[in-house]
Amino acid sequence: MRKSTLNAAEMRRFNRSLVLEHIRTGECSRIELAKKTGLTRAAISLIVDELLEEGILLQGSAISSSVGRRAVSLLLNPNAFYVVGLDISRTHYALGILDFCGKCLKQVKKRIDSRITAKDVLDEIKNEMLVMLENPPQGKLLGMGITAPGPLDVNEGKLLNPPNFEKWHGIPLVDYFKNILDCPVVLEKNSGALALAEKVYGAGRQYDSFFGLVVDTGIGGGFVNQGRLYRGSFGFGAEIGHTSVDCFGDMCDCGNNGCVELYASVPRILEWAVSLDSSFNDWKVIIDEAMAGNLLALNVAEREAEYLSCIITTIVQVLDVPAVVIFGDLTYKFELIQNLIREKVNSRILSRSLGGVEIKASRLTDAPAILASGNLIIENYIRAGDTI
Amino acid sequence: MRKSTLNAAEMRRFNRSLVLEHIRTGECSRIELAKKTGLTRAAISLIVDELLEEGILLQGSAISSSVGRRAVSLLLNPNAFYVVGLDISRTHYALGILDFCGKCLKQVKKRIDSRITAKDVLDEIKNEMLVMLENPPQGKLLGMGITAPGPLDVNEGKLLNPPNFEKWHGIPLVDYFKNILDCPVVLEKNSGALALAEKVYGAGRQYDSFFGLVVDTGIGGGFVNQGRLYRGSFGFGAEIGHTSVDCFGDMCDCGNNGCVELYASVPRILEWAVSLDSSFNDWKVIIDEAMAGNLLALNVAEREAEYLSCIITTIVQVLDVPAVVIFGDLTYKFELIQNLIREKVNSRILSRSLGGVEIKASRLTDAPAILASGNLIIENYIRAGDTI
DNA sequence: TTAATTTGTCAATCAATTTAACAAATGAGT
DNA sequence: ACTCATTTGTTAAATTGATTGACAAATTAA
Repeated sequence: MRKSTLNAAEMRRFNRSLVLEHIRTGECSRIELAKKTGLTRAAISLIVDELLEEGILLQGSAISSSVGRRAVSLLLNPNAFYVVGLDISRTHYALGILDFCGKCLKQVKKRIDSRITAKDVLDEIKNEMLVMLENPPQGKLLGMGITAPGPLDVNEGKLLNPPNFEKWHGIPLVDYFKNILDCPVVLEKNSGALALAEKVYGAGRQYDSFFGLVVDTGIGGGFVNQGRLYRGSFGFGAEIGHTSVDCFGDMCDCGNNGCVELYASVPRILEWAVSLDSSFNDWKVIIDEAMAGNLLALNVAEREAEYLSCIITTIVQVLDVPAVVIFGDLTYKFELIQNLIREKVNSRILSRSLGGVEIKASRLTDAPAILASGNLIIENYIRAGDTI
Repeated sequence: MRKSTLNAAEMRRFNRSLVLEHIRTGECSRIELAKKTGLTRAAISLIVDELLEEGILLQGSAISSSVGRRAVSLLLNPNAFYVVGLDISRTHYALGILDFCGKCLKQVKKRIDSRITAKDVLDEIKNEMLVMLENPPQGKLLGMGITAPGPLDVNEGKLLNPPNFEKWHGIPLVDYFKNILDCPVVLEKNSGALALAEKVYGAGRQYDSFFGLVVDTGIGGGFVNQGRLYRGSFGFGAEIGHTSVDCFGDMCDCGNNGCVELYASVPRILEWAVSLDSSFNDWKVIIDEAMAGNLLALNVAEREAEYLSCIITTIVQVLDVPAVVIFGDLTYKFELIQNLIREKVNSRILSRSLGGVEIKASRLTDAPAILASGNLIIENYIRAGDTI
């Protein structure tokens, strides 16, 4: 059952949010907004005036069309707000500040000393953050987004029990930073947040829905469904790394058999590759060799592509997405593995009509982890009307 | 990007739809509606008056609470509308009429002669239908819902290329009946429509989201997400039968390797069962034997449960649903296989916190296929405000 | 019988969009 | 240079639907 009913105020919030969303995907004029949203020019004018008044939008240059008065383009004011983004991984943390347009203004990435406690790491992050905020950028602090490996308790703002991450179990991440900053703080799975950032700033822009597949030490997923991050009933959705590619396969720590993570995560595929050729201890080496014509290396790439095509097929059959975007080490000289995966996937979904599935590499370059975490807050702001 | 913006008319449509939805899930009074929806009593009164005026609602008996004026319960008027439902399977068709509350008023189920053309079958169905409609029930004909095995082109209202269904390929089902009835006609995958009916009338009522798993000659799926049927980008979603339980397994007609349908569909598991004991040619026999202590039969049930638990785990990891509802032959004396599946699934998702997954049997008894197809139209009507 | 309580209705008000007229800006044709 | 059609944007009045707050109706308890 839908949560919220509608009244005039909700209606306004919703339409305002719609306007912001359209402008975020690209400068556009009032008239274009009216056409895209279906609102009248008058209504658009009222909403835009309000947003200009609040300093959230800027008027850009006049766009000349054929004849008639020139349309005035509207764009987000990057200095309207700023956000803090923090990504915590097993080995590092990345901390930074984004402006309202997602531009990274400041950033640090530091190794996490494996011997110190989570509390000490948090205190270190806190100090870094306070230094950054001594000379804050223009605008108001909108909030802080935190990303970490799943599974995590999004509502409580804590990590649950990700493997090899024991020291963080149960640490109240969100509360810790809420107490310091006194602003909204949200926690999200890193792979989900990455996919959402890709939707706004990267290769996902052209798709309404797509699946983001993060392949590195583990295999994670993020499902963008109709422009929004799919979270599932308990915030555990898109956990593709622990789906099986072999019903009776090896036992995984997670309880399942034959998890794809056991075969296709970077460490696991390298483990197998090294057994073929001891120089294959880096994915880049394998790709470079394969491109140079080394058949053994190509063999490794094919095997990796086979596993990934298997789960991508599952994703496509269940979610029916038009595209999958791949993140992580595999995007190195992507064409080779891309073609292998695309061929295998499209062969596996042969009987599905209406064309194949696009396989793309992430196009987030500048500090993707910080962008992904900070963007969570920008997203929440822009979609404030999005409670339906 | 969301399609529709909001104005006063949309707002009303939406709130009206919300009211209908609440009443459909159970009689309730104006005051309860106000509490549940968040609208004011005044707004509820206006909407309810309109619905009473249109004959869509009925006033029921007064509900006595402790003190004060008694609340008047409101319920859907079953005679406000009726719908036609048609399900086409490989061997049979089922045709019927439902009232607005989903009660089946008339029904026929007939074998499809494998030697006649699709056009002839349609003409036969048409004649059956016209006979039924000679003495139509009270109310207005709201539309016709058709269900068939996927994949199908929902927009064009045609079947695409389901295996063993060649004579139906490309037949313009929806247009055929639209021309006869002059009312809305929709086409949907049978497994999806079943899941949606289960949400409204069956075991899915208590869940906001769940997955329906149809196990018979094939394996189909339907994903109810936040009360709505998930369709995916091209209407192919929830196609769980052609996801792999073995990345390098047997080749399936669909193009994939190791599809679960190759191992766990009823014919396939029986094929294997018969090789163990020639009397195991019926799932009921296997279950009866297993319950009587036959270890070989239990072995068969365990193997079936193993395959299903593997794909249910995939479903849970990707979609994060709290429950899976199973349809089809497997629901015979369900407790045995239910317990096996539940144990195996919950063992496979061990590391996921926040409790296990419910495994339920469908509770649709009276003409589920007709209910599922006809309900599509009722659903569309009730959710008419649901364009957001 | 009265008071308290709950449910439901009504009229006035409010908030947001639409409608429709108008103003501003611009290029094309004369 | 001037006019005119065209496009973009603004404004005031009208419209629609929800809210507010008072009131009426119905019921139980005292």
